[in-house]
Amino acid sequence: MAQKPSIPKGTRDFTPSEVIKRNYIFDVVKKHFKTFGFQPIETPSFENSDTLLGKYGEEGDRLIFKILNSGDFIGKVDDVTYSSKRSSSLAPKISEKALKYDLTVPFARYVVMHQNDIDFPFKRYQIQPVWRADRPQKGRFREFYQCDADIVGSDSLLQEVELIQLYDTVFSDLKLEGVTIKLNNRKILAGIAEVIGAKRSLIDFTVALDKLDKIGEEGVKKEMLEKGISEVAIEKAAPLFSLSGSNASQLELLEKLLVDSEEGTKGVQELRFIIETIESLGLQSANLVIDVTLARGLNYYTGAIFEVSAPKGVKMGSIGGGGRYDDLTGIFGLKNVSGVGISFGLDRIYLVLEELGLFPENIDQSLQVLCLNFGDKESLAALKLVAELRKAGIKSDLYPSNAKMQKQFKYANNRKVPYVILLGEEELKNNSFIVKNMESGTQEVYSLDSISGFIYTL
RNA sequence: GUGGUUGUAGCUCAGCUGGUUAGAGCAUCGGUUUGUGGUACCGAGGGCCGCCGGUUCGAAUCCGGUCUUCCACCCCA
Repeated sequence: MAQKPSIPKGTRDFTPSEVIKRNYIFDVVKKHFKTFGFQPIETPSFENSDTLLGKYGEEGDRLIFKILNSGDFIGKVDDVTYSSKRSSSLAPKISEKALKYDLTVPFARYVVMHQNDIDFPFKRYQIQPVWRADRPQKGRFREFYQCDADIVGSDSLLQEVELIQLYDTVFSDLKLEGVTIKLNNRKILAGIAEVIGAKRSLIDFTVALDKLDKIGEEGVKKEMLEKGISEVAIEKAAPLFSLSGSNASQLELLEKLLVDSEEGTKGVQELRFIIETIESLGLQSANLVIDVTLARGLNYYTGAIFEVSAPKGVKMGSIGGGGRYDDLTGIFGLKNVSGVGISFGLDRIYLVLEELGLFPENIDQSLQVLCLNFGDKESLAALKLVAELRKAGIKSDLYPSNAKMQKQFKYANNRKVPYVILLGEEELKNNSFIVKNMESGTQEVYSLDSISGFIYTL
């Protein structure tokens, strides 16, 4: 017996219906990327390892899929390295390429390499798969698509404002109403760390703070203590744990808390500008809230941080995220180019839309009309009819063989075809055809000379 | 990377403390019905019981390993 086939962990096949639904999301996202003035680019699936390694922290490096060199990759390794059995020193010698881990770092490389051809500010969008050697979970895969929109070469806060509007526009158009766009600012986090005297532990502090809604106040305090943050510092930060109320009152509180930190004050000012501008412009269906515990992607964000969570009641991690990075291209040698961007998590948005039943009705209808096959003479006439329908843009087909009525009807049923055409001996004689509405079961007779009469009813 | 969980027909799952030819529903195919589907009735095909090894007279069932699934952590879309 043949070997049972399988696909790698964390990957998926997509059925016709799934592809159609995914394309629906892609199309909506892309449509608004375009109307907001973004231009598309694409980058290779794999990059030189140097481009990716070291850009996502130790944790990220571990999750990068490495590609084995071609040829006799092991023969070229010196004996010392080979017998050391240390993956960290062996890996760079046998693997020089890696699958891309996100779209942002390759984009930074792109900007640096094409800097002379780009008109700044450059607004680009990119929709491509990325790969992570993560343990799969719900909404977490080893191959998944990212849909990114970034602006480089402008430090205007209006870009942040626009990106929030873009989020709102896309999710509103997808009928996914009530998403929450969480907003924070890296400068505020840095300011807080500074004010409470934990500047050195900024990352540990924010990582712990990020878990507030998950492990609670006590859990956060415990983790901070474990990371060597003093009790005094934690007590000073305590007001953050219960920060609530309107955006305006939170801003006020943060302002007071950070009055002694230049950086923190700047962060609050930025946050205030974004919030107030959005409030005066209004959003269609999303909620914009301040969340000082938000600390994602800390590796390169320097200003605003965004994260989008699904409407209440849907159990799903974030469905989008982004932020401002003042010096992303710096790692590739191009200084002083500020970037800000957002990302849509397609696979998770799909799961949320599916769970809430928000895909348009009949989205996966792949055939509108099926002509039944009654034999050679009849199918010739039917093919002419089908050709006319196709010319009119109607998804139509002729059943390929003169199978039993029952079988042909069953096929139409399974394909969810709304109209079936019967063009048999009888009809051919009368120069007519019968249209059966598969939902109601009713039938109507049309003349082959005026097919448009039928097309008009579709 | 750590801890747990899952795997039986194409799909969803039964299979009691190890004991004959491993079952059901749905799906598929054929028939009742050679010009009428989605509802009915009859019948058929389809299983290395995830994989490898061990215990036993005997393993889908117990043990070990491995892969896979899902979950929590880490991290993250």
